[in-house]
Amino acid sequence: MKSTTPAASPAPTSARAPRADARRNYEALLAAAKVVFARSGVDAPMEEVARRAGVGQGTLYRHFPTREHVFVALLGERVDLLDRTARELLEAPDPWQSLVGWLRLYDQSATEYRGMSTRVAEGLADDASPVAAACAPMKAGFGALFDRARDAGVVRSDISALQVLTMISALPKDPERGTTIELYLDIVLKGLRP
Amino acid sequence: MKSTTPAASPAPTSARAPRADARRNYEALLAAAKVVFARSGVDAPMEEVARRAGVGQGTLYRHFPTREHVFVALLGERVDLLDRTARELLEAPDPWQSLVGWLRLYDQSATEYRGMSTRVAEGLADDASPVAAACAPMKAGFGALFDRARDAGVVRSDISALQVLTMISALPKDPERGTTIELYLDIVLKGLRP
DNA sequence: CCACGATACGGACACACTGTCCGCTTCTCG
DNA sequence: CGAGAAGCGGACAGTGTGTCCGTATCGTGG
Repeated sequence: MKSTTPAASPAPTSARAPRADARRNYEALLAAAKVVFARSGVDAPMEEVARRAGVGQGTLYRHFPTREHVFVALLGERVDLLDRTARELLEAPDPWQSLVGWLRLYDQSATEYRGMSTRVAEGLADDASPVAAACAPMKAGFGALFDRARDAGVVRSDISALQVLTMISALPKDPERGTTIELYLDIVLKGLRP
Repeated sequence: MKSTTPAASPAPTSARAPRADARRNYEALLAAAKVVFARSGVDAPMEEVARRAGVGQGTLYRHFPTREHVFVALLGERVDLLDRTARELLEAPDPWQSLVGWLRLYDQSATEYRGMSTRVAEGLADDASPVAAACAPMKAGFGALFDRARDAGVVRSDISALQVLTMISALPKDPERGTTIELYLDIVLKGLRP
């Protein structure tokens, strides 16, 4: 189950440098996916991504075996930002405000592509999903933020950080703007107080 | 857009009595859909429904032009129950407890088939959807219940009944039992207080 | 009771999308 | 430069949806 690599080198990053054209196509696919997913949501036909990138389907599927892999690659950037922000907010004085601030950002990130937050919610629930792996740093970052808030007694203690994320991810989106409706977020936040 | 009926009779129910075999097949399809949707969720292949009902695909699609139509037909029963219950609860003394009781029932209903509540949530947001039409009585029933609670000052007044339903429908489900996780419901309910 | 027109049946079909396979091209390194 | 590895691309098989139309069945009027 480890892929067909001969299992030899325990090398840190890659077995060997990828060929120039391979790297180029990889980048093109990623850029194309960004555009297509942004316009048509994360369920857009893969074939459109390949066409836009100017490569064949075979190429697409070699670089990204499933749609989920594409999604995860795009997710990566967002996760990085969220993780960094979590660290910063950990320094901020008010634990509750930090929590709220992060969640708002999370919310904006999750609406970049239509259908994205649904996928994330599914991924969070399933450890085997590649999405779960991609979200790990973010989960950790938010976990710290959340623990601090809980220790400070500003959120109820019968819910886990992961559950909060799951819940927020599932909130309905405004079909126009794509953002989570502010009111819904408010209600959940209010419900999180002890 | 009214179907191909000649527009003549403003008859109360149907233009003409359906043929015996047609009615029989309709029932068979509905029964089959119940089983299939219960086992495989509302995204199960339509072809399976047809096969289980012992009819051809053509027959299925004539009775139910889209998957959504099947779904709506099954939804009908649930909507009836919820509407009736809403009326009963309107008599109960405590407006808040009535509201909570109804929402719990709503929640259970929405978990009968996997993926059902997501569809309902989508349908509620889109007036053109057949789901919206099917849900109308239920919406009305809950609306009354909700208005009473709001008038009594036990829920915040900046949210509409429809928004509450939308929000509840979107709550994540326990993948094991299929029910909404109690904790999530609690949080939203708490957030609804004024 | 039968024949005929309306009604409904069913499966083949056209279409869309996913993911795989393999003959051919292009890169890279000695 | 020229092998051989690495990568490409599009044809293809598989799955599912919804349509179309020749054929069978119903039910009614003669």
